[in-house]
Amino acid sequence: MPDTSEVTIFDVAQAAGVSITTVSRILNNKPDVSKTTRQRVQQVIEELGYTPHAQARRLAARKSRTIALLFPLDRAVGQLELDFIVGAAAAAGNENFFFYFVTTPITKNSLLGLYRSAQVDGIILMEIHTQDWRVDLLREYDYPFVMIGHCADNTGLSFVDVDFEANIILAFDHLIELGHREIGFLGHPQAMRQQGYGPAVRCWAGYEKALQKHSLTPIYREERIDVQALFDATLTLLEERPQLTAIVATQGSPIVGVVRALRQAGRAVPDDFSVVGITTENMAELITPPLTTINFPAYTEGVQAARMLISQLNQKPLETEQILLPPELIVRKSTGPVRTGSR
Amino acid sequence: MPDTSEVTIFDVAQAAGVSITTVSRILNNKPDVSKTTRQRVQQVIEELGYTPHAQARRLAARKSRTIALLFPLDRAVGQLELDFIVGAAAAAGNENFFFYFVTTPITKNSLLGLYRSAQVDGIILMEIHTQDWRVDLLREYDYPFVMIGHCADNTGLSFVDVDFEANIILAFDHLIELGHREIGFLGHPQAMRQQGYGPAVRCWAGYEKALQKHSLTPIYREERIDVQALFDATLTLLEERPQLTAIVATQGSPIVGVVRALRQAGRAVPDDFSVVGITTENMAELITPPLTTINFPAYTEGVQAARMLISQLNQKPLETEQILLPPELIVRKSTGPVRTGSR
DNA sequence: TTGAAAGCGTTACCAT
DNA sequence: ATGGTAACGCTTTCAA
Repeated sequence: MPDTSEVTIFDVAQAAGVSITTVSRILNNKPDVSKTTRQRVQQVIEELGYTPHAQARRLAARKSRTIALLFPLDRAVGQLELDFIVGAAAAAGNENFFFYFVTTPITKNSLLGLYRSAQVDGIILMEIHTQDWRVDLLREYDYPFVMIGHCADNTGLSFVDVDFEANIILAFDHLIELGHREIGFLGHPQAMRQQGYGPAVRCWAGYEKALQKHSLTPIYREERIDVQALFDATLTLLEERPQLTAIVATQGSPIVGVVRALRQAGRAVPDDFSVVGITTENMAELITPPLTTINFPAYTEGVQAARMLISQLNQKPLETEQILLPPELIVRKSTGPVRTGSR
Repeated sequence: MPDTSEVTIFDVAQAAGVSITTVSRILNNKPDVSKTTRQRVQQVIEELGYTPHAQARRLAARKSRTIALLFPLDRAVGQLELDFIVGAAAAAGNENFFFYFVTTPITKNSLLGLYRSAQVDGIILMEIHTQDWRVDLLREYDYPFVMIGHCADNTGLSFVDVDFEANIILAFDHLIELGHREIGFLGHPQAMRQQGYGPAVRCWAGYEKALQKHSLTPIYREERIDVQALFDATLTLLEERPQLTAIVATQGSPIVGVVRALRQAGRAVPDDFSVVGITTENMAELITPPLTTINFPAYTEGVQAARMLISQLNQKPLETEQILLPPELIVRKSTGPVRTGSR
């Protein structure tokens, strides 16, 4: 059982016949070290199997080189969330930052504590609300962070977000183009919208604009986000308004409930009925029929968020970056032209 | 902009009129501190908004209180993987451990480096192969780790794993009971099995035992794990052997391809044809029809792995725990009795 | 180009 | 029950 776990910078210095300082310089790729010294030390490092002690380094350098993703566990998590995580983790790894994944519920103190305890240099916040206490708090203390999502007042803040409003409008445009006029809308739960949850608010705003733009009659429901709830809501909608020929839903994978309800009601998708959802690419392909969706590039968002944060951390003059991804509709097999002479 | 980021243990000690040592004792819940002192210091901590410096703590205590999940990004990730992560992260948080999520590809050096650099106290390994160099390496160096999965020789090692072999047998038992005799098997890619990837090896072993147990004729394919590949494989299987009435597939969500192919081939599930897969509960419910599955309790596995690791870290006498979860078949809507007089 | 020494903010050990 | 002080392993500043 080899034992290399105890090798310190001191051992390296001694073995190479140089000072600790010199070794440190080499470790940190600093200039002002002769080529020969550098080589010799590097060889010793190799031979001894030396790895710098991360904690000591961070303590001395006063930088944690760590970012955290605050991940609220209060809702069902799916492909979408996974993609955020993996994207952010991958980007952090690329920049040689550590990625700390936090799922425990946060409070004002635990949030500040992450910075104060020098656990992290910066944070990625998600599930942003129009008014968000976490944002207010971090802004007040001037701690670095970026958001996946955005709030009402974003001055001086960096974020990456999907343009939900434009996306919903795009979805309606698509259906209108296919000849649909009777289009149902399944939004987020009303409570979420009232609490200011970003996607809920902006999807709803998009819906209202689409109604106006195309002079449509409003037909909607705001339901719980799960398969069963959407199944029931769809049947209700069809009952209330049998002439419906299409539905736009803001939920992710639970949209399966909509498809299932339509099948039960004898409406074939996409021949009799069209459906548009919001999901990641992976998920859309798993649904039968493959779903026409507003694309949710969660992986990309995760990557961008991490990159923005790290670049903010690296340079003093904090440039704010605000990325609102352009709407993107991917037409698959769940939408088609309205049936002429349909009921 | 309040500034509390610079408060150290020294400030607390001074403000409370005690020594640093005493404050440290209180911070770490050690005995031998008078009740009054403790209260007073605690109040000062509160007032000053003091949070101990994590890096300094870890350096001095020679413990990182951090575990890492090594997450290979080489394959498509889905609900299954997410559940591992979230489960492990939640469990770590509960035990007040930090959870470090690593997606960068690892090498011998980077793996050892995680320990040497005191970045982590222990590691959770997944995607275990029968012969796994990571396991051999960590065993040789005697570094703490646990596996999600297990290998050929597990003496002295801790793991949690699904009993794939028993599960596959259980799936066949279920179908046999329903009267099926012509059952196709869609296994992992042959290459994976040959490389010793655990689930591939043991699913195959289960298949062979099931064949023998029920004296069945082998009908199988070992395909790439994606929707399209399984779609094609299913059609091929049906062509080769039209009398098939059921399929057992070892893949997760891509099993959607099987269902889709059956629909195209005019075989109604579960009336004409039965399908059993291996997925998490969430995923099974999203498929139409809801899939009868071998349950994959990924969240639980993640939780258990983290708990095992942490308890191993906390107590010196390393007790090994080896958990092979009992097989569990959840019957949903994709299996039914064989049609009498079916082709 | 190199090195000595002073931190970084804790914990642990040994006194008292 | 409390305090002084030496680590912990590194980075940084200043001097040579």
